[in-house]
This record gives sequence, structure tokens and C-alpha cells, in this order.
Amino acid sequence: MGSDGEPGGQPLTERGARTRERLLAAAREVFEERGFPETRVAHITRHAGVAYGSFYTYFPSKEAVFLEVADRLFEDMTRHALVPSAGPSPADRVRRANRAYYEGYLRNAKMMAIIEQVATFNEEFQELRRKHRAAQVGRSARAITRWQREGLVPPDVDPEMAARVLAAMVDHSLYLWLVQSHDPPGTERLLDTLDMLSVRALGLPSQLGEP
Amino acid sequence: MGSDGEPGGQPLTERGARTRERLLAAAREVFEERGFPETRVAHITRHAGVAYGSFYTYFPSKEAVFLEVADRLFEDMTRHALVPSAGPSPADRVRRANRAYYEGYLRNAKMMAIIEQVATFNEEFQELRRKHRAAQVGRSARAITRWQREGLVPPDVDPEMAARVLAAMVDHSLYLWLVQSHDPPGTERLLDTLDMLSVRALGLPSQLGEP
Amino acid sequence: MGSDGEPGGQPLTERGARTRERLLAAAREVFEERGFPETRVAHITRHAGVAYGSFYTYFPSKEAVFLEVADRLFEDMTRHALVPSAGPSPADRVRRANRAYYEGYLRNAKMMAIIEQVATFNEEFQELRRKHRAAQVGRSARAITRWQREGLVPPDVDPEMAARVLAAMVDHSLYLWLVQSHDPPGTERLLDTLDMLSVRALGLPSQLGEP
Amino acid sequence: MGSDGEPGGQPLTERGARTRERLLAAAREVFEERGFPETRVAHITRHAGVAYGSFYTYFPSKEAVFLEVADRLFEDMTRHALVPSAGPSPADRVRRANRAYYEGYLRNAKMMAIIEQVATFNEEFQELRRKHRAAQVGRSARAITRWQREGLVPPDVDPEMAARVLAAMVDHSLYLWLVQSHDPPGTERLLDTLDMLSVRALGLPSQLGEP
DNA sequence: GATGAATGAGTGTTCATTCAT
DNA sequence: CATGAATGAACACTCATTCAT
Repeated sequence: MGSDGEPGGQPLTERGARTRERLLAAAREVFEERGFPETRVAHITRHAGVAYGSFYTYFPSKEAVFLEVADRLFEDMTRHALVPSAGPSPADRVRRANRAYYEGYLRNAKMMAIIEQVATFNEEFQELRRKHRAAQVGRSARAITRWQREGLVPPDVDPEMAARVLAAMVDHSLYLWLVQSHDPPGTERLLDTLDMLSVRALGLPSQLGEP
Repeated sequence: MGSDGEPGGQPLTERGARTRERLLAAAREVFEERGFPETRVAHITRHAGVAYGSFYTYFPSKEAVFLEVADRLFEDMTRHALVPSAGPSPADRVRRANRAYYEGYLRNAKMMAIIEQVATFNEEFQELRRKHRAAQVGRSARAITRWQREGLVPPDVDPEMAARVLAAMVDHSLYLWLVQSHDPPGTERLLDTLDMLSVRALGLPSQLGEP
Repeated sequence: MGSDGEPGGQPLTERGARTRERLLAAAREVFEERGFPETRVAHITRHAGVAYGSFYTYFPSKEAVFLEVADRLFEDMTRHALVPSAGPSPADRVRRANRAYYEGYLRNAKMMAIIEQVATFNEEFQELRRKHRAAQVGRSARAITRWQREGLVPPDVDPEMAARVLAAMVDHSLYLWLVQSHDPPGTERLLDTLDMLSVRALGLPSQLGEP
Repeated sequence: MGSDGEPGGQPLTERGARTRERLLAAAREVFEERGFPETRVAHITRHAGVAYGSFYTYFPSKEAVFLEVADRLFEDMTRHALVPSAGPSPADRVRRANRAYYEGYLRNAKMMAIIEQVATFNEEFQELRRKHRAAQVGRSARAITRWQREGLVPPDVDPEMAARVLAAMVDHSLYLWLVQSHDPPGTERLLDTLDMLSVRALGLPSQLGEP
């Protein structure tokens, strides 16, 4: 409303930075525990050990902390998902990517559930998520295109669509398995199936030298 | 939810049945339009053209109508998903099942979004959904097992897991395409990809007589 | 609104009379079970086995049934409270009156609790009750006056006040004992104390021939 | 009543304490004026001159304020009811106790009516009241026992029962007089009768040196 | 910057009573 | 008379955000 420092701005002092960090960490924990709609600002501040009002010193709204928590999570997921393109066979690259995604999912499973939740009603957040997804799908699509040029993937495969569909397969399978079923035993079988189906769906030779 | 054992349920007269139907239809439309949390009971009754209080003559809560609307939808999805097992090749059966699911999804796309939404915070509803999914996955798994016996699917495929994973692939791809992206053009390419990947992932011969 | 038969009027047919009776009996039972504010008209009709709307054929309101139920109860209490004035000593008459009141209270204990309840917020009902009380107190006061003329009660006793105060003593003691404490054992001791204190408070000779 | 363990209680600042006090005072006045069920939270806050929501900063429910108002009242009644045991004759002690109780009742008459009201439907409150009553009755019973040892009260009197019964007498007489009859003239006659009947009922010598 | 009190619009649900059939 | 559907005002409680100290 004025030219004053907007709330939610970055803190300038050392102490302020610590408080902000505490709030972010507390927010994540409370969101994981109760979900977004059931989380009260008071829960977050109590958990962080700061005064109620201080929340609004660092974040303009409950939504805003969530966005930031989610952003950090996406960052984490993406950073670890990078698989060196040079190296073993395409099939192995697919397997490694799947495993890396699984590791990330496991690390962040609870928060992934909440992200799914918020994505169902918050348009701004949907947009953020679409972007992250598009980047990931883009990378996979480019790999598929390359493999097609090398004759490893049949030419009738639409790289963009295949990338989308396989990403949906892995993502949603992990969601149902880790989030909705609370991590049941036998995860190895699930991962093996994901790997196998991904590789065969693309028609990749599963071993070096295989047709 | 009251402990009085109020009827709050099935109408005894023709007129009551009509009112109840009107409320159900209105509820579905309003839910689709605004989502579950943003729907007010007043919206539903206004839309149905009945008095506020009449809602509670037929449903004990907002949640209860939702459950019933969703139940009807599951019913619709399941009824149309039945693909005659006798007939053409396995690959064709897979394609037909995918198409049937797509038709259902398209018919109910808006409501599917809301179902996804409610599933993220309502445990009772999650359970209902798990059951429907399990039934579907079971059917697919049995088909895969049969194909394995007939030598059409490699023996290293875990039928249950494969069924799960492919269902997740189709379901979530359609969700992202129809719900989150609001039915963009080029759906045929998506469906073709789903078919192709399903068939190849299972190693099914895509044409009669093909290996 | 017109010159039609007002609701709540006496029924003319035999069948109507039976329905009305059923509603009255059901009302009493439900009131006893749940108290006045917690009783729904639906409870009464369900309990009576008649249709919801029929209630208003016989009674203009929930309050109206209550008034009638209470009126019958007062009638019962009064009818049995009549102690023949001729007969044994005044002390015995006091004892008999106390016992008769106790019997009535016991018979109607649950309803007495609800009457107490309604009396705290319904002015019309308070008036009804005041009248019943006044009649009872009047009778006792006249007996005390007589006993004063016969030299059995000291002349410094105010008959009206003493009657009031002793009635309050008996009434409230029974209320606390039977209603609030749910009829604990040892009632005989309570009754003996009530008798003894009543008799001594009035200075009555407790035995024939005693001073 | 929430399961969040919200503070909802004691204010931490001077200003908060003042607001809480204002709400308590306003609550008492509104309860007295309209009774418990007819009191709206909005009445209380309007009367206190604070925002609606502020009520719930200090009290978790309408019931909770009532409990606290009543508790303070019981406190007041008890504090003033203490009659020095040393001093004049037992008869005088009885009279003084009666008068002290009357003073307290007069001071709190309106609220006593509401307390009676709430006691008819709120179990938690009934319990609170039972405790206060038991304490009072206990004190009286001990006095009667002492007087029996000193030969001032006949040995056939049951101290506990007599204390109960006389307390009921005084309490309910005052209730009917001050609350239900709105303090009619001639209260002195009532008090004299209460004193006289109490003393005679116990057989206490009404004057020093009298038998 | 930190604190915690203040604000008040918003909502699901209840239920006595009325009315159409 | 009987039936049960229709009505809608009423109310306690929540909670994100703002503000005074």
C-alpha cells in the first residue's frame, strides 16, 4: 500500500535470516503433518518458537511459505535427478533416472502428498509445477530423440509424448505406492517393473548387444 | 453424523425422490464448477431450486452428497470399461480398454479433477477409491497372467505390478492431459502413444501373427 | 388464520383420541429420557409411531404437549397427597403427608427433573407451578393454624411462612436426593430426618400425650 | 474444545487481562439478563465493547465463560458464609449463617437463577455444584455433631442428614422467594421463620440458659 | 524487528413449524 | 385426518490477516 518494505521481503540482519529459516523448516514439518488446509499459521509459529505476528514479517501469507517450501523441494528433486549422459547404455540410463527419482520421492514423500493436494486447487501452484514437469519431460524427450537417431528407439515413437507418458507412469506409481499406500514392502518389485516397462515400452535393448 | 438416527436418507414419496435427484445433479454441477471446499451448501440448493433446509432432508452433510456423486461416477466408469474378452488380439484388447477409459474420463473429466482433490484430504474417500482401483487392477492382472500362459507376454513380467504401473500410466496421463491441461488438441497422438507403450511394455505382438 | 378448527383442539373421533393419547405418552417418555430442549418433535412422533405432521394436528407446539404432560403429573401428585384430616395425631399427619409426597416424587422422579428444567426458563410454566404450590401451601398453612388454636403449635409461628419453608425443605431435599443423586441408598434415613425435623420445627408433640 | 491445544486462555499482557475481565463482567450481566440459552456470544462481546472474535481469544466456548462466572460466584458465596465458630450461642450461629447466606443470595440472586437453570442440563456443572454443596453440608454436619456431644442437640438426630435437609430448606426457600417471586416484601418474616424452624428442628435452646 | 491482541466475515448444520398431497 | 416433504432463520465457532505496543 505504500513504499514501505513489503512484508515477506528478505531479512537483512543475521538474526532475521535465522528466524526466517526456522519458520520455513517449521512450515514444512507442519504441512507434512497436517496438510495445507489443516495447517494454521499458529501451528507454524508455535513449532518455530516465534511469535504469531513474526510470521507476517517474513511471509505475506500462508500460501507464500508453501510456495517457497515447495520450490526448495523441486530444487532438491531436480538437482539429484541429473544422470550423466555419458556412460552406460540407454537402458541403464533409464534405470538410473528412475532410481534417482525414486530416491528423491522417498526423501520427500510426505511433502509430495501435500504438493499433490495443493496442486488440486491452487492455480498459481499448478503453473509452477507444470514448468518443472515440462523441463523434465523436455530432457527425456531430447534423449529419446537422440536414441531414435542412433536407431535404438523405433521411429514411430513420438519422443515428447512418450516422455510425458513414461514420466506420468513413474511419478504416479510412486505416488500411489509411497504416499497413498504408506510405503508397503516389496518396493523392489515395483522399481524393477517400472524399469522393465520403461525400457521395453521404448524398445530399448536391455543389454549391450541385444537387438 | 448426528446420533439421533434421523432418517436423512431415502425419500418415501415420488416427490421426495425427484427432489433428491435434483439435489444430486445440482451438487455434481456445482462441485465441478467450484471444487469441493469452495462449494457452499447454499450453492447446491439454489442450483437445485429448493430451500436450504431441504438439502439436509436428504443428505446428512456436504461430504455425503459428494460421496454419492462420486460413487455414481465410479459406477459409470466401471460399467463402460468392460471390454469383451473374447474377440481380437490382446493388443487390440489393450487398445480398446485404453480407449474406453479415455471415453469415460472425457465424459467425467471435470468431476475427476474434484475427485482427485477430495482424495488428497479425505481418508474415507481414499479408501473408496482404493477399492475401485484394486478391482480394476485385478482384472488387468488376470488378463496378463493368461497371456503369459499363452506365451504372449514374457514370463519375467510381474502381472500384478505391471497392471498397477500401466493403470497409473494411463490414468495419470489422462489426468494431466484432460484435467490439468484442459484438453489440448492432439489427443489422438497421446492415445496412440498410450496404446503403443502399453503394448510394447508388455511385449505383446502388435499384429496378429507378429512374434 | 381462519375460523377452522384450531390445531391442538380435542379430537372428535375415537381414533383421533387414541393417537393423541399415544403422542402424550410418547412425549412424556422422550422428555424424561432427553430433557425438554433435547427433545425433537420427530423423537416424539417416531416413538408414538405416527407421522411427523400428525403431531401438529393435536398440539400447537412442543411446549403445549409439555404443559399437558406436566399438568397430568401435577394432578397425580395432588390426588395422592390428600391425607385424611381426621385420624391420628398431627405429627402422624405430617409424617403421612411427607411419605405421600415422597411416593409421588419417586413415581414421577424423572419427569420432576424436567419440570424443574422447564421452570427455569418458561414463564407460563412457572405460573402454573406457582398455583399448584400455593394450593398445597395453603392447605398446610390452614392445618398449622388449626393446630395453633388447639395449642399444639406455638403462637409465634407464622403458619403461611412455616408451610412454605417446610414444603421447600421436603421438596428440594427429595429433588436433590432422587433426581440429582439418582436415588442413592439410605432413603429411609432421609425420610426419617424430614419427618423429625418437620415435627420438631413446628413444635408438635411427636407422640400422643407428649408435651 | 479444539484438539489443537490452542492457548485460548490466560492473557500474557496487561491489556489482554483487561479485555478478559471486561468479557467476564459482560458475560455475567448478559447471562443474568437473558439466561444461558438465550445469550448469544455476540451479546457478550457487544456488551464488552470488543470484537466478536476476541471472545474466543479468551474462552474456548460460551459454556466456558459461564463456568468461570459461576465459579467466581461460588467463591464469593463461600467466602462470606464463614461464621466465626467462637462466640455466641449455637442458635445465634445458626441465625448468623442463615443471614449470611441470605445476603449472599441477595447479592447474586439473578445469577443464582441462571445457575439453577444450567444445572438442569449440564452435567459438568452439576458436578461442580455438588462439590460446593458437599463442602457446605460437611461444615454444618460437623457443627451439629459437636453440639450433640455438648448435649445441645438430641442424639437421635443424624447430623449429616439434618445438615443436608436444613441446607435444602434455606436454599430453596430463598430461591423461591428471591428468584421466582422477585423479592417480594416481608422478607424479614421469611428469615425469621427460617431461623426459628432451623433452631427448633435441631432442638437447640433458642436463648442462653433455655432448656 | 518482535510480540500477541484484535478483528469480523464466513459457513455448515439444526429444527420448529407450515403446507401440499 | 394422515403423511412426510419443504422451509429458512438462527448461531456457535474458525482463522487469516492487521495493528498497537
